Amino acid sequence: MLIRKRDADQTRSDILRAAQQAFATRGYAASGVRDITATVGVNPALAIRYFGSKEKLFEEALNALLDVTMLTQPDRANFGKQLVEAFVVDDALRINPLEILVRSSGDSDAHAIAYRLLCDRIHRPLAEWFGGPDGHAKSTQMLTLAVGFFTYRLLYPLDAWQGQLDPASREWLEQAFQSIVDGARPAQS
Amino acid sequence: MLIRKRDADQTRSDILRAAQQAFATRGYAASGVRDITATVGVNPALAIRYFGSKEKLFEEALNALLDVTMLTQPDRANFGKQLVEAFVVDDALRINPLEILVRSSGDSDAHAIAYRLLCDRIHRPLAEWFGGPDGHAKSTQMLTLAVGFFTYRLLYPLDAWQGQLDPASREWLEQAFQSIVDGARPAQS
DNA sequence: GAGATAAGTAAACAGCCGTTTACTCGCTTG
DNA sequence: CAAGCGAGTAAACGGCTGTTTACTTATCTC
Repeated sequence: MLIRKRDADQTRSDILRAAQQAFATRGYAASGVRDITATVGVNPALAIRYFGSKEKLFEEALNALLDVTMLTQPDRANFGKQLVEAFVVDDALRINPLEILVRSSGDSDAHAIAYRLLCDRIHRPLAEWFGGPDGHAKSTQMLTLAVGFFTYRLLYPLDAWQGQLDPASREWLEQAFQSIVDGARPAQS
Repeated sequence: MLIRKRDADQTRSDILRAAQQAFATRGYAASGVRDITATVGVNPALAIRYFGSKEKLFEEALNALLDVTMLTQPDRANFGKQLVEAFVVDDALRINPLEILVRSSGDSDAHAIAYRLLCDRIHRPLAEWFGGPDGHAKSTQMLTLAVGFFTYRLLYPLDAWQGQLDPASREWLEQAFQSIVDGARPAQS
């Protein structure tokens, strides 16, 4: 085991990072405080001291990963293409907050926290970014598709969404995203 | 407490039903054997005796709810419309297997079981129903949209998907489903 | 009605969990 | 160099979990 220099700030952020990783891969219920602190090489009591409780640790870990600009940075003309590109290509590198959301939805306390955070940090800002009377509906469609894509990909990783997206599925996904921002309605009213 | 007549078959199926309800509303990890058997008014040891273990109970409970004909019974011309109708209108009545899937994805054992069952009982039959070289991709798109819809609706129940679907979102969802079965490709190749 | 079969129970098991308490000891400041 | 603050630790607490063992008791058959 590596000798850790005594540095509270560093240790705190190490625990936070380890918690994000654990919550994303195993969910809230299956990630023990002992597991999380063990990967940092530190005593479980420290996590409680720094964050107050496992729940508070969860909230801070998730909150730090939520950023609506991830969804709003593409320009609207090539919205779908850029979004899929960003999700598929870049996504392997960073920890995805949606993984935490989905994998932690079994625990009611964790779910309540996640619900509040996603509404405040993602859903409402996204609805405002879309704007107009149907901004709220568009935001819901957008998140439905994103949640579906990520959930399905992480729950069933051997599938077509994984790795090299096959071109047909990729086009379908791009078009589905694009149709939301374009506000396209089918002819049949 | 009601007096239960001694009837092993009835008790077994009562436990199974209670387990489905519990797994769907609270997920695998948060549903204790004690909780499940308590709602039936029966001893926890009975569940183990009848099903072998909590994992086997989970597998049987989920398996009994999976039925690909739920997705394949609409005729292909009005596929999207009928599917959304079936999901939105009928769905409040029965226990939805996708709720179990999503809420149980935190536990690795439960996830492994769910993964195998969904592949065998839903994904592969659906791919065969679509047929052709891109049946597999269509099945993936289909399940992505369904998983996204249900996941988002059950994780964020105050939203537009809930109750009376607003017309714009409903049309968007119908069209998205329909475009899969039609095999529509965007003009841009 | 007596005995056998099996449905159901009570209680304990070992092993986890988040959290608390009391403690050690490294580093910084005088 | 000594004092003290605080980073970090060890160990235990109470409570929960799935499962097992030994037991009771209702029901059915002869």
